[in-house]
Amino acid sequence: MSPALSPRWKRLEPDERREQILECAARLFGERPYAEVSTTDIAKEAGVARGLLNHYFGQKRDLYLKVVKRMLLMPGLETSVTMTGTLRERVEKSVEWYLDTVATHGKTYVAVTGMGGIGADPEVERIISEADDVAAVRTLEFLGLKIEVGSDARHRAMIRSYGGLVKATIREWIRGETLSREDAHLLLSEALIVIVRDVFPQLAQQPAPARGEARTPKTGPKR
Amino acid sequence: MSPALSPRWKRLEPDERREQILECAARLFGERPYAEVSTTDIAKEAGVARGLLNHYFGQKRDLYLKVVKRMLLMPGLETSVTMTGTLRERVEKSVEWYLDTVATHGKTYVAVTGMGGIGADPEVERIISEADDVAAVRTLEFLGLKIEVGSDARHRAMIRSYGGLVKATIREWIRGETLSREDAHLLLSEALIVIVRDVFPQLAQQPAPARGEARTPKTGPKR
DNA sequence: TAGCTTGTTGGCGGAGCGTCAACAGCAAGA
DNA sequence: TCTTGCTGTTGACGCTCCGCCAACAAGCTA
Repeated sequence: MSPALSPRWKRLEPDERREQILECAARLFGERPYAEVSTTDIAKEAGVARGLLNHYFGQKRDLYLKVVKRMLLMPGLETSVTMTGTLRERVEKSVEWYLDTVATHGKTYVAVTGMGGIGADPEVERIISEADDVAAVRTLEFLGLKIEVGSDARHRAMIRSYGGLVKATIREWIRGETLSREDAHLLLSEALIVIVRDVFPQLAQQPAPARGEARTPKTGPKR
Repeated sequence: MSPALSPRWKRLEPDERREQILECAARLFGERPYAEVSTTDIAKEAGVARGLLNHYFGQKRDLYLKVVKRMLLMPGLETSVTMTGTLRERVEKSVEWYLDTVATHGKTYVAVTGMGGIGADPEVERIISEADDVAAVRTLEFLGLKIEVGSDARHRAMIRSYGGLVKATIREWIRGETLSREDAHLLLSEALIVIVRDVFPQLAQQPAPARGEARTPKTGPKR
């Protein structure tokens, strides 16, 4: 009689459903702080039972991790672009690209990279830190710097620190609107130039001490 | 007989009790993320009933706010110190002072200023942002800069952005241990110098546009 | 010692989250 | 078309955490 009596819910492929939930979660996490987005909200937004979130992502924290990962997985710098020109030209091009990329992601980027996240969760920090590191390596590559491997770790740490400047500046630009894009571009370019040109050479001079103790390993490894 | 049968709990002055609870809370918030510190933990740490936290601080969030405020209320820069010498000397002295101050607070500072906090809570952000602003103004004063009021807001925004670099660098130093104190000092000094010396003059040249629209206000303010 | 002020306790009710057994969409076989 | 089975999906149960509040008791005062 009644032709099939439309089903109460639609059955999707796992990947489809996962993707759909991820999108809804990303949107909500971009609008409100982590703690103020309940799994009920996300489930409702996706038109799905709350338990399904756990089925696909485990804990709420894991779902948030996926959102962060996706947000930080930006299209890579076009390293194929001819990276010629002066240091300043390369730096400004790099900054230009980054500002463009961030502008498209908008508030969600700010929310995820800033304090808008979950809090000092070790896993979240690891993810973001890794992403920062990838960005750092990309930046170094993009600038065409050949660094000897010995001090590479410190250079990367420097660039990660620079990432802090980048994020703070972008926050001032996107949210606070206290800086214009030109201001941000100027600040970030000058800072990056001085780091690469002035700080790195000085770093290279130092004997790259391994920091802390762990010198004189004669007494045994266990301390 | 038994001399007074010691009471089950001691009655304190409100200020004392408040202070005691604040200390315990600060310690725990420094050790674990916000979400993983339950009010029960704090109450237990302070040897007090959980309900008392609400009595003195209202919500858990408000207690955290108090902790953040206390943490950011650092002893001011000794502006009385003779601020003579070259720009580089003043900058290096400023950075020196800041690194010293942070070193004493250690992990709690990192936890509070970094992503170790509550998340994108508007109130927390406002507090931290205000503290950043105070730090920015102090820094400008300390550097002995006389800025015309017109572009003052932008300069402060720049210094707040610089604060992002400071925090990230300190994180690399304190937690990651990927940078030595000398590395941090070098990076922060050079960056601050280039901002004050190269970025600010360029900023001052621009006509300080009020940003965004709100130009040609003839069509009406409501848009 | 009796009384009063108020710092403090402990339990109630609600909200959010993880788990899990049962349900149902839907495709393949008879 | 009916049946069967796989598995995507649901909904409720139990736990933990938090804000609230009436009752309790520490300790000063007369």
